[in-house]
Amino acid sequence: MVRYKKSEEKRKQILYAAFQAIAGQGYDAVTLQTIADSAKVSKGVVHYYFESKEAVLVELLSWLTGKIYEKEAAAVSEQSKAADKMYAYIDSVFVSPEKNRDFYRVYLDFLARASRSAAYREINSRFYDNCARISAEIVELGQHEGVFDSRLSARETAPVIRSIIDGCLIQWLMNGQDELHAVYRDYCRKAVMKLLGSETGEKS
Amino acid sequence: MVRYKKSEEKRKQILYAAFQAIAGQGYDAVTLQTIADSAKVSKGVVHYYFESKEAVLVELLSWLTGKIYEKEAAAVSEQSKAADKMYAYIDSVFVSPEKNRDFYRVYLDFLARASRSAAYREINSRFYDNCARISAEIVELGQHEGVFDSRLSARETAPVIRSIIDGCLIQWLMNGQDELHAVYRDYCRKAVMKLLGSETGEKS
Amino acid sequence: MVRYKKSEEKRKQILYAAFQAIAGQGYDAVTLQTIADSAKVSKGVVHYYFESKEAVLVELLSWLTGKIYEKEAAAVSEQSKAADKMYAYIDSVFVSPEKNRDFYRVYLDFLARASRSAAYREINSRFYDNCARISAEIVELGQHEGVFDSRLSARETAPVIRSIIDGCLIQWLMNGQDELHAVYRDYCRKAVMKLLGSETGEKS
Amino acid sequence: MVRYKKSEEKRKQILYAAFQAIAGQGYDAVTLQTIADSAKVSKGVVHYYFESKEAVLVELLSWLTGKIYEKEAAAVSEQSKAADKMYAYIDSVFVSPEKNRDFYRVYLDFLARASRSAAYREINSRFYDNCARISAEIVELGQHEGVFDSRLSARETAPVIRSIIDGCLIQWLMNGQDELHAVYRDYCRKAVMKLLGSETGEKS
DNA sequence: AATGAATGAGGATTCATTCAT
DNA sequence: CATGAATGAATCCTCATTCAT
Repeated sequence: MVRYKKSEEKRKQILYAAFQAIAGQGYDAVTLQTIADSAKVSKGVVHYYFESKEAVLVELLSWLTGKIYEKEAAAVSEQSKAADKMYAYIDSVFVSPEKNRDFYRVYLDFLARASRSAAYREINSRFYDNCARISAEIVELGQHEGVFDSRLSARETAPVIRSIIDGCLIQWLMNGQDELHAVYRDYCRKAVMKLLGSETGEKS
Repeated sequence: MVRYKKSEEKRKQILYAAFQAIAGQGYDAVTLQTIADSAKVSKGVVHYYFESKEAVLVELLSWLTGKIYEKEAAAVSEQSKAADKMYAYIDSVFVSPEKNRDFYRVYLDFLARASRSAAYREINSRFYDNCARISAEIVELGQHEGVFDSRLSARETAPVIRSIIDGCLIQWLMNGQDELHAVYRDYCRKAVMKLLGSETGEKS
Repeated sequence: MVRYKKSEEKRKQILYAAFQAIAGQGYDAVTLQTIADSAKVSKGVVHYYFESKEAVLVELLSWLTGKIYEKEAAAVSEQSKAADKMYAYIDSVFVSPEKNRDFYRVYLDFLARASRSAAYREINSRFYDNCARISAEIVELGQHEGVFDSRLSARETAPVIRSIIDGCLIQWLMNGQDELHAVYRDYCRKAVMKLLGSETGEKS
Repeated sequence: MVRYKKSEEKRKQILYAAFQAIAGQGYDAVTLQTIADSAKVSKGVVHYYFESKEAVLVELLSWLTGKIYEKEAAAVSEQSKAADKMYAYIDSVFVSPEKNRDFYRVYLDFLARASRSAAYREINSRFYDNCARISAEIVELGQHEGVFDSRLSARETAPVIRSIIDGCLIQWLMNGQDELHAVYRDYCRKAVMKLLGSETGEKS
């Protein structure tokens, strides 16, 4: 009995409420009541649209990472040169202190779970793969353009790029100061470019 | 609050049990009963040595990061040349699939909490600072030795190095395959070295 | 309360669905949703035809016992001699393992309720009275025929006959083996006949 | 982890409270709160002594039927002649309106469940077997004494005797009148004796 | 010191019932 | 007439914490 199609609208509303709630209070401080309150619906409604609390969260992770990926892809496709694409990619993640704080708080909660739950890990893998594909394409383009180190393996570089992005944002989050957001983004940009061997780029 | 020094032994025993329990089942699936069972003491004892469950966890984070830092510092001090020190640093983190899995599972749980709790963030900052100091010293040494890019700011490079290390281990953890542990370690080593310009340096 | 005769058809359909659902899952595992699903109507419809869940169940008991009684009466009236009528009566209850299982499961649920609810008890009493009347008439006929013990009080014998029938079927149900259905029916037949002194009568 | 031995005393207290509660309100109207209240303990205590609500009930059935059986066995063993034993057996069941009402209310609830739950059925089977053994021994003794019909199979008669006893008490319970308790007991006694063919007994 | 019995607040989940469409 | 979305009361269960022994 896959009760679906019950107003996709309201499902989104609940997912967003769950996101807000987790961002605010943390994964396990969040109750269905909190979510329901935040979504301005009754407690029963959450269960009407979702099998269980777990189901809400699984779908939330899926939805969140899906959205992030779409934004990254869109940002990258607006540029034509490899270096510009890479900057666009990084900048599309470093959106703003507020958004990054909310997302990475929630994302860290999910990663913690994912380390033990195959379901979460699965969803996250899809996200990683998507991000890796974006990076790899940019790297290959850059190599064609002659601006990135031609000896690099695009496939092997992608995870490192993601490491730098996620690592920097986690450290920024742990630091707790909004002002440093731009600083960490800069660390990230420079590190990635250095990594890609764009000595050339820096020279200019 | 006389409760201290009662038996530093037993406190450690409980902390280790908590670590094992969290690594195994996850932060919120862990109950005081679980910890007590795992430490082979009664539930009451845990409360006898620690104010509350929260107190156990705060101390656990402190204890854990302290140990990791000590190992890193020890490993680095055994080498004399910058490049060797940096490899030693990285390798001291990439200990083994089993240990890394346990630690990063627990650590991710703490990071998730830390994003909202000043107490955890405080402890983690101390850890970050210690790690950053190690990296910075190595970078400076390498610059003196002439093997690392002299234009780099040691202070600014440190967080990126940590990003790569943590980022790679997180991705490895999400991947779920022990065999890839060495692969990710390699990505990490190469990326850090490339970043430090040792290759470029050699190239020119 | 105009709600009647709306469609006697659909009321029956719902009652039968309720019967099936209770037979299958048990009284309190049954929800209005289950009933509605089983009756291939929407949940709202059940409430449209019945005041409440309780109302469905009260009417179900009434309907069920009514049907059983009709079958008993019909079976008995097809025979003309007392002994044959009594056998027909018993056999009309011991229909088949499948039907008896379904009915007695549901009936036990009702008896449990009836022990505390006057409404259910009322309905059940009507059933008991009907059954008792059938038995009593057979007994009296048998006494006229000279095949049943003439010293027996027809009124007092009826409940004992019903005890044996219900008691045997309950024990069979608790036993869980379809194969024993015929065996218990046999116990029942013999016991009733012995009770009515037909054997003694023959003996003398 | 079979947490046991936690004061067998209190377990009994909770079981008795559960019995009282079910007798009063019915199986599914009974909540853990009701039981806890009735046992004058906190809600948590019930879960401390029993795995779950289900576990309480399973143990209750076991405990109840065990006690009933012991009483029957004790009553029978006090008599030496078959007919007296059989009367003692019947009378040990027909204790008093109050006790029979409580027991049969609860017992009917269990029977209803047992028809679907193997665990309950198992326990009830043990009870049936015990009762059957008592009856069978009495019947055989009576046959030796020459007061019971020697053609009867003791094994096959036992279930019928239990049917009459249970059947009569259920009908009495459905009737709702305390005054009829003695009347139904009498029906039961007479029917059983007639069944056992003790024409002899009646003549005297 | 240590134990583990007892407490009770809090949370996920279920479901009869209501009601707008 | 019919639907199924929405509600929220009620229930089982978990667990940190307290405390008598």
